[in-house]
Amino acid sequence: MDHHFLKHIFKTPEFTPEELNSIISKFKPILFSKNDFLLREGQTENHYWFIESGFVRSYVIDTNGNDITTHFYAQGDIVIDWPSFFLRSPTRENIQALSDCRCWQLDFDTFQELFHGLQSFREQGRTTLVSSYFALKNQTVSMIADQAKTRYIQLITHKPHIVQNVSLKHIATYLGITDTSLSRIRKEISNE
Amino acid sequence: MDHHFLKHIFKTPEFTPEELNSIISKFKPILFSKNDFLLREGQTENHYWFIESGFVRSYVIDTNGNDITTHFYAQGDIVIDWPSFFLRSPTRENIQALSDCRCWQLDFDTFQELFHGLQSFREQGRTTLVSSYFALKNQTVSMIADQAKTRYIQLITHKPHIVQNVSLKHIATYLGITDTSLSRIRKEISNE
DNA sequence: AAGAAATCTTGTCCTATGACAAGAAAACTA
DNA sequence: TAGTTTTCTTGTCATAGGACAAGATTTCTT
Repeated sequence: MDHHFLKHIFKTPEFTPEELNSIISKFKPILFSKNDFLLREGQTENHYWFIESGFVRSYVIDTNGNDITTHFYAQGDIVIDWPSFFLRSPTRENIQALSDCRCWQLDFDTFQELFHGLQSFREQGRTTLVSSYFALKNQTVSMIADQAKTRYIQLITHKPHIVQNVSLKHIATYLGITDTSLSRIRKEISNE
Repeated sequence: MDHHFLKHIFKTPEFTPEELNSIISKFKPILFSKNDFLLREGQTENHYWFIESGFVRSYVIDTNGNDITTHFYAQGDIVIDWPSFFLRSPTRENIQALSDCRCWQLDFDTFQELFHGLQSFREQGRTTLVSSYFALKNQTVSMIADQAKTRYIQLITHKPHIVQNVSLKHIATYLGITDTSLSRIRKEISNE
């Protein structure tokens, strides 16, 4: 287990070698094929995953029936619907593999064991959730304060691997615009 | 302590009477006057509060220097900047009393004690954070999917006390529009 | 490789909302 | 209570981005 992928996620010195082994042994490897659903609207999420390779997208269907991308996930990211997983409630989100993926899976009961049993695991879990909250807040403020072009440039800058691997229409809904507008923004940028 | 306000926040059966007393005794009452800052940009938040009475607003200053309301808080709400409090990092937010307020305050170290010491407190804390995340996610999706008018109607419907107690310009930035536009939306609605 | 399907670009026209400015109304303040 | 400041409304004009439709391009299928 020396070069286990999860050692990039759970690191010393926050975790002792014993804690590390105990945590990592609880995760199950799992493969998803392109277009597989990790979660579908109406289900209650009973697992979460860390991505070792591949790309994943989550989206909701809005009141007008439009598909709106809420998040992209790539290597090292945690794939989880926080509210569904922790409030044990049906989700509004769909989570789908955009490519073949190799993931590591943990179920709710095992999570609870680790969370209540290990202070270090608890602290890391809290930190991960709070970081997601922070990112979401920034996204919301950017949606209010910035123009679509600015948001797109920030996405290219901070997550180039997403822009390179995901279709234009999904990126567009993530940015809160239509595919048509994003296409025009791209053109504008390439003309600069 | 029989009619203590915090008993509306921490309730049986999730908490035993002993846990309740132990938790509640850790909170300190504190008063804020209108316009007082609970937190200012650049500071690291070392407390959080539950509001017994009054109204509070949080806002950020965006890249163009505009004041953007990120949240309104009223009776029973928890006032906290999650990332600053848990990541122990300087905040981007300003949190200011919109009226005189009576609050109950807990500091970070005491929080940690309770969090790691009491499973029930831990579960409730996690639930509160996840619920905030959920609300923020809905707000973000609404910002993409819905027109400003729809967002305003939802705010009136779900939080009438906010609309009745907060100035138009703050509500406008919260909805992601200008005060001018919100004034027109109001007129439109009253003409229906 | 040929056809079908999905994706991306481009054109035309339209609408929600912004920018700015000037009053009106309400809320402070001395 | 008069004066000042802040808040809210309304008008005019401008613009980012949407709606719809037609091609062009790329990607899947068989």
